[in-house]
Amino acid sequence: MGRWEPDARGRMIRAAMELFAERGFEQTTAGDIAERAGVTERTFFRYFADKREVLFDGSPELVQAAHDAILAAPAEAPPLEAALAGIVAAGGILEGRRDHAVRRSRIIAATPSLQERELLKLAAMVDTIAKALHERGVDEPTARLAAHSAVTVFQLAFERWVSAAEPPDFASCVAETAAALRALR
Amino acid sequence: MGRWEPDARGRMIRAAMELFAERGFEQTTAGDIAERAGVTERTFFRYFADKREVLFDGSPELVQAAHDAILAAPAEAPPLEAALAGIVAAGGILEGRRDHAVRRSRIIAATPSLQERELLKLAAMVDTIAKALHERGVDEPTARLAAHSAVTVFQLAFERWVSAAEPPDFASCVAETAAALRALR
DNA sequence: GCGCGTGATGTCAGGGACTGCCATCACTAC
DNA sequence: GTAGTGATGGCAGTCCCTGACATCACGCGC
Repeated sequence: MGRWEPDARGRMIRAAMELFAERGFEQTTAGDIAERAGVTERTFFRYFADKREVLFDGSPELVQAAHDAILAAPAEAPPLEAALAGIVAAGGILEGRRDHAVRRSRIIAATPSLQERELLKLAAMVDTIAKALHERGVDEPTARLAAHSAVTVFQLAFERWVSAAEPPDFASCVAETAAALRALR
Repeated sequence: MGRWEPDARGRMIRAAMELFAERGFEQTTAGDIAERAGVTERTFFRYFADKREVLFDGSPELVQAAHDAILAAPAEAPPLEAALAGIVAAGGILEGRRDHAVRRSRIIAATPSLQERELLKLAAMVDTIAKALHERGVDEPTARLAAHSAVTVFQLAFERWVSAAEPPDFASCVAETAAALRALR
C-alpha cells in the first residue's frame, strides 16, 4: 500500500508538538503544522478530527490496555483493585516514552482548550473502566464509582511520575497514590 | 444604569437553551441565538467568551459556595467530610431550579463539545476545593485527592438527583453516593 | 431643558477552524 | 499498459471569534 512519503501521521504529530512547544497552541495554525509536515491543511484534517486531536493519538490504546487488564485481573479482586490494575497497565504504555509524555503534558498544561480535550479522554477512560468492571459482575453504581476513583489515581500518579526528578516507575506512583486514597477519611 | 431592553444576558441564555433543545448545539449558530435574544452576534460574544459558555453562567457561584462551605466546616472535620460539605452547599444552589438543571444536562449530554466544557468547570471546582482544604491545613496531596473524590461524588450524586422520578433532595443523593464511596475497597 | 461623558450596542472587516466536492496523483492488480 | 483504488491537493464556503470604530441611550451637571 504505497503513498508519497511514509508516515504522514507521525510527521504531523511531531510537527505539531514542535510548533506548540515553540510558539504555543493558539499561535500555531493548522496550516503551519501541515506545512512543516509537508502536506496540505486539508490532509491534516483528514487525519485528525480537529487541531487538538493531533496531541491525543495514542489515547484509544491506553484505554484499551486498561480495559484488557481489568478483564484479566483475578476474579476475586475487588472492584477498585481491578480498576487499578487497569491503570497500571495503561501507565505501562507510557513507561517507555516518558520524555514525550513530559513534553506533551507541558503543552497541555499551558492551554485550557487542550485541557478540555484531555479531560474528555479521561472521561472516556472512566466509561470504559466502568464497563469493564460491570462485565466482571460489579453492579453499575459501584463500577462507576471505582472507575472514577481509579482515573483520579491515574491523574495524580501521572503528575507525580512526570514531575519527579528521578523518574520512578509508574506502578509505584500508582501504588502510593492509591494508598493515600484508601487512607482518606 | 440603563440600557435598551433589560437583562440581555438572561435573554441570550434562555434563547440558547431553547435553540439547543430544539435543533441541537451544532445546528445553532451564535447568530441564531443573538437574533432570538434581540441582539447582535457581536454582543453575544461580548457577554460570553464562546458559544458554549452561555450554558455555564452560574458556574462560578457554585464553586464559590463550595469554597465557602468548606472553610465554614467544623475544624475537626476530616478532609473528605469537609469537601463533601462543600459539595452539598454547591448542590443547594441547584435545589431550587431542578427543572432548568435537567434540561441543561440533557443538552450537555447530547454534545461532546459541551461535555468538554463541563469537565473543565468540574476541574476548576476540584482546584478550588483542594485550595480550600489546603487553607484548612490539609497537606496538598491529600487535599487534591479529597477534592477529586468530592467532585466525583458531586457528578454521580447529580446524575442520581436528575434522573430520579421522585425528586429527592440533593444532600441525600450526596450522602448515599459518599457512603458507597467509603464502602469501596 | 441641554450639552457631555460613559458604557452598551451595532457595523464592518478579517483570520482561522473545519467541511464538502471534485480533480489529480501514486501505486497495484490484471 | 491500462483500469481501479486510495491518498492527496485545490477550492469554495460556513461558522467561530476578534479588533477597530461608529453610534446610541442614559445619567449628570448646569
